Amino acid sequence: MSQAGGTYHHGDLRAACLRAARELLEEDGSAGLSLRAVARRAGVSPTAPYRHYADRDALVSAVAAQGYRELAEHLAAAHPAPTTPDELAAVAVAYVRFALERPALFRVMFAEPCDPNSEERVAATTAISEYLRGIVRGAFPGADAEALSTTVWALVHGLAFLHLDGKLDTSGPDVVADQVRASVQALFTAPAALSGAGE
Amino acid sequence: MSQAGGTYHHGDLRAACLRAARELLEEDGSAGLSLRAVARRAGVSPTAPYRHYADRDALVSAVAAQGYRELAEHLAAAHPAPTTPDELAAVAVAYVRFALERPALFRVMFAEPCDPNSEERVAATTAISEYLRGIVRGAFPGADAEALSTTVWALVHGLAFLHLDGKLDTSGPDVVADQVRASVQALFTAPAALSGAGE
DNA sequence: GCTCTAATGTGAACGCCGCATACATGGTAA
DNA sequence: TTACCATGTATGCGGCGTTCACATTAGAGC
Repeated sequence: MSQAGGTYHHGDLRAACLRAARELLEEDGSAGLSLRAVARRAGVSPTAPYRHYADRDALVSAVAAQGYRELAEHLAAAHPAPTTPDELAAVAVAYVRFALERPALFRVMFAEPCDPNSEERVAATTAISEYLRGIVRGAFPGADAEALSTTVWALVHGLAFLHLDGKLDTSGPDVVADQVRASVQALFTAPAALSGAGE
Repeated sequence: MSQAGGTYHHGDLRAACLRAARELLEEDGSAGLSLRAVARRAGVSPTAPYRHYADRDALVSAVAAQGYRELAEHLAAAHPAPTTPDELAAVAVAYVRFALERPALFRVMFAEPCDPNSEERVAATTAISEYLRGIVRGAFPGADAEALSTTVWALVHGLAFLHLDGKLDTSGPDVVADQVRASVQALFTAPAALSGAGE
């Protein structure tokens, strides 16, 4: 009665669409993410998904929101409560790895202005930024948490995107990780780099 | 004989397509950038652009390449050869402003992996990164220019994207500029922020 | 100046897409 | 049991990218 067999009412088409969308995204990139393809994969008629998603954007927003939640888990798994620059760097590496391992999903998450069509999506994003701010607040009590967390988010986000766009050396996971760590370290020890030796 | 009047051979359809594409991009966003719409605006048949661009991606790549060149000019205009953190911050502000003033173009520039389909496009990107590396090398001779320029590029690029995605306060140009300056300053004075007073 | 060719623009057609509208089905609550 | 309403279907519209056969004409070579 749920999703197996051949009943006429699908059971949980909403979830099935989301799953199909994720699969299509990984297989064909965001270009392949069409409502019709999703319907095909879910085994329903081309317009059935409209019963659960107002339009294509709504589906995409749902996918993005799910991506945000997974990103949050992924970061927390890297380190539950980082306090030192090293630990923060580990979270940064996790962020970039997430982007590189699910490039199409990551792009979808940050593709459009996210005008608050989807409350679900807005909630998921603010959750991420709150999480980051909390880390910074805990790690650096004296600093302006708002400003500093924005800075580190931007740095990491930029690294992720530049890697994704092939603007940086993405030859191997280790190379990328070293790169990310170096950049985060630079954020907290930059003046040394300016006057000290190159290497 | 060139582009006026009603001759049958357009004269310079290639350039006309590029111009039309730019206009459509600013008016309707990247979704409105279709080859057919470009052809319509240029006053030719729907398939005429195929004589000058292999497919839609080729046109988009051409638009992106033009965007890179304009970005380079825009940065150079902000400061020809920055050497101090303040001057570098001015260039950073210019970068983010460029993104916010031409959001659709900026997104197109960094939307896809840019697999070297378009030699023109690759050249334009490497020009930007070389330019940046040059600045860093000149401003901070002791540092590892490669790593530091990557870091600052990522920081600024991330700020641009987060602003573009509405993840940060974009209420006014001044607010944004202050934000960018603060982040760049943080890159070179971060340890102070850690131990010093919040404000 | 004339002709031939290759570059450039046209027209029709295919299959895909998003989306709207009218209709069918069937689980569920009265 | 029945009647309702959520869910899925069928059909159709216009737009898109792209291909292919065809028309036009600028310009090279004579």
